[in-house]
Amino acid sequence: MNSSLTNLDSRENPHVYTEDHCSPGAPPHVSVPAGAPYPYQHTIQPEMVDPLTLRFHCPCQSAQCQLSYPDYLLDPQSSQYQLLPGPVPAASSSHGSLPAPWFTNEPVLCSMMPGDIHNICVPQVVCNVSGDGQMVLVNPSEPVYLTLSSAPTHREEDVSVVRTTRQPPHYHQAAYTLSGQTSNMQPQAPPAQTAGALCELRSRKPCHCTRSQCLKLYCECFANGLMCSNCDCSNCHNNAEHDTKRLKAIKSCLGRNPDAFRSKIAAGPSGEVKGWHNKGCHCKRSGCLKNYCECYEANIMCTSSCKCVGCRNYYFDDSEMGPKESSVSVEDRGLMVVCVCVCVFRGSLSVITPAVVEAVCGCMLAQAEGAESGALSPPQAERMVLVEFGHCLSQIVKAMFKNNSD
DNA sequence: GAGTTTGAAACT
DNA sequence: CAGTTTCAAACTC
Repeated sequence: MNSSLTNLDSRENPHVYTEDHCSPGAPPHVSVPAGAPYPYQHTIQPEMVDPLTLRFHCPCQSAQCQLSYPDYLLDPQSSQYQLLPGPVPAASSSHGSLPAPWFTNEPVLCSMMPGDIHNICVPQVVCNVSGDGQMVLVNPSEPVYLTLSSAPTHREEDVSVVRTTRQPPHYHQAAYTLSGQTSNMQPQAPPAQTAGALCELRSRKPCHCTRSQCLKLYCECFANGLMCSNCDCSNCHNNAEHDTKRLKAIKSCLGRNPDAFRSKIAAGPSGEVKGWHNKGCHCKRSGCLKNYCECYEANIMCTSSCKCVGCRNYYFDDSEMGPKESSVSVEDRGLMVVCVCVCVFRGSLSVITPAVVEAVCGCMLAQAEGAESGALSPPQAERMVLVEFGHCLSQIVKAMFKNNSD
């Protein structure tokens, strides 16, 4: 597989901005270690970046630099995973279900070594802060400092992780895509101390599968896009010795659900892991207050996407933070609005009454508080509130029609 | 550590 | 798409 880190030289890749102005004589607010060799690296924090333009203000106080991604992005259109030069699409992606990683914080497969199957990487943003190949890769949630050699073609050995941080494993899943050729669905496993090793740090909780051969999504290793390693599983086929079968299983999962290996948790602000569950949970008996619940386990609130019964995993009034002793589910809150609406309507009053407004506002406020306590970014908080508002409105409209038909 | 409960995934 | 079965993690004792 043609998948080495290539084309990182700005002369070859015009999308990687070269900042020759990042000189040792940096402005005072830029922290440069004493004696640091030129060129030095600096970190572009997520909040410095305009998500719409993908531009950021360089700490050097000079002209803005264009953000670029490292070259190991997936091309779902391609018959194989391959490295893509150039910038990543902005807020929306034209690549089918593959969103712009910057906005989703979802991991993107990094393709570095052929023939290895099991590593994933989080998307990163690259800013070439020097003219000769020194780069800083920035992930919205966790800056990762990589040093790339300046050779026109970078082998994976050229990438060394200087420092990184770690997130809980639940939020890291592979981004396999169904690419037409099963044999090419190959996440990569660079050796230790590479960007791949960074990925290897994630999700290493051993599984205990006995019947699935670790080739179904029941297996957390498999679901996270990892091969089993030091697990307590039996009859495991989620390993290099069973490549063919494993790839077939991956393809099968993707056939059932193209997003099977994508994170189910939408990211919070600046790549934080808190957010909301994309599909929502379906809990019936746990009240969404045990780790059986995927939302609770991910430390996020249930939302209107959930179809849980007796949910207690939400914030309901401003006097309490945390799950409240109540049997009212998230879904039921919408119904409460309907009840108020219908009652008011049948009372020959206007549909939009103070009571209805109050109920709707209460629902929206609950979402806003949840977003706030979940430290979501303003756009995400806004989205949550708007979704709730839309839900309330639809319920009101339904109630109006129902009332009219009665 | 064995048995039970739970809910997602897989299957029909 | 809904209902059922399978599965492995979470939980209880």
